[in-house]
Amino acid sequence: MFDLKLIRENPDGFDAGLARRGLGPRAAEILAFDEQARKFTHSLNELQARRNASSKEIGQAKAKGDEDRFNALRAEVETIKQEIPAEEEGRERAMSAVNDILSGVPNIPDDDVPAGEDEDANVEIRRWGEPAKLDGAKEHFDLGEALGQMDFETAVKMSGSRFVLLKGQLARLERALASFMLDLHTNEFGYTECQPPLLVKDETLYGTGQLPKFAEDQFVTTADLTLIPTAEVSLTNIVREEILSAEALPLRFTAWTPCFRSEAGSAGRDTRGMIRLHQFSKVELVSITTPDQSNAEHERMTECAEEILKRLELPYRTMVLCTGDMGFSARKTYDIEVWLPGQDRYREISSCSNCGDFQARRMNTRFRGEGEKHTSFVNTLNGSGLAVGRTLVALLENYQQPDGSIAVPAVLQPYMGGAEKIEALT
RNA sequence: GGAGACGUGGCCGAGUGGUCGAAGGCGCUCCCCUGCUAAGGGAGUAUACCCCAAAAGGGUAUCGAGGGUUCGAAUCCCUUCGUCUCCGCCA
Repeated sequence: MFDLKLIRENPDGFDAGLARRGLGPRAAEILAFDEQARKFTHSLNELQARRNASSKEIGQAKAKGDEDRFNALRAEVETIKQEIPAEEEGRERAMSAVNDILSGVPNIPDDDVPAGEDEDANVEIRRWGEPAKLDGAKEHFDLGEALGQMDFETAVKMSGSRFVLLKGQLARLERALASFMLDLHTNEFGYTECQPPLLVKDETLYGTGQLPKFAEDQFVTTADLTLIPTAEVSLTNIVREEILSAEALPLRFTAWTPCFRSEAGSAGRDTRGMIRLHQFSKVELVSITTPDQSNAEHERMTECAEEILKRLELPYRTMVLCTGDMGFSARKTYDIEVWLPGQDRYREISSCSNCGDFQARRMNTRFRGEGEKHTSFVNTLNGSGLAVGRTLVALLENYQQPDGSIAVPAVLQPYMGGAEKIEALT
């Protein structure tokens, strides 16, 4: 969502920003409706002022027992009242026209975001670890199925495609990874652990930008509540409609939750294995900051996510997404891609975005500096720290042994009951 | 799920049709007084939008939300959301 004042002041700048997203200009159209709305608001305010003034006089006239004056004023108010609905409707129409356009417009990219159409234009900014070139490296689903602990068939039986049933040590590995991640983020990086609702209202999804544009990507229940596609939704909306004090910022929240995505439009992509599921678990990071802190917080958050991979000794590279590959609400996004020997390529395992005040405007989340009279919108950031399912995939592929077992990285062993490797069920 | 009560400013709380954006208290800010401390006095203290070059000033809306009645609604009616109490059920 955008500041209408800024669009008024600099319509060309707004359109230029849209152009970087590959979108056509909208400023002229928006401002035309905006001007209409303002005109209606103005005349409506004047009518209401006259009505209010006369109504007050009516009270006084009645108190004095001045019947003629009383009746004259009543007639006057009556005519004013007849004019009001038309103004209200006009304003409503114009305002919702502005809103309809604005709520479907994505965030404007930061100046330093590289231009480009798709993921091929993303720019690598750093790389950590040595990508393993294993002879005969297997993909995670072959490894998991051979271990007898990653069961797609049974999942299909009960839920259909894009689900998985983990069992035994792989089920535990999922839990171990999540615990490890949460411990790091809470103990070392100052995030507050949360257990948020997984079902949310439409307004909540609107706040973070999933609605109105991406309704098809969500699983909606019969109770009109929607399963969260990411804990970003719940964690960011913690501050919805709040006015925070600047001293309280930054706020940092983390949560391990299941995420539900319909994956509409990705038919045929990553159909095998655990890469793209309707349900997966993720440890999410969310920060609420002042505008001047948000860029630094973005770097920090990305490093928090990277630190997980370092400690698990999984090679990765960090990319800046180009203008064409960024999500709807993001102003700038870093993707962290982990090395998968089985696929012989890097795959996204985390996405860290600075949304600026885009979501804050939708949520109406503001802060007030000390001694300040006026409020400003906060900035919001979110990142995966990390996608747990994909981390499990990376672990299997990078730690696979010739005998089909999986070595357990040292930092994870305490979370695995001391196990040093994962072996087939006997 | 059944019965009842309630939702007012940062907090508490008054207000049952007009002069109420809202008494009073607490908290907070500023000033004054007081030889520390304690106490006391005064002023200020919601959000958004609009008018105004700006300030001053003014206007509109908001008393959970939405709608209605009325010349006029925090106050009456309807719907809805939420909270509390009792009962039932339940992890």
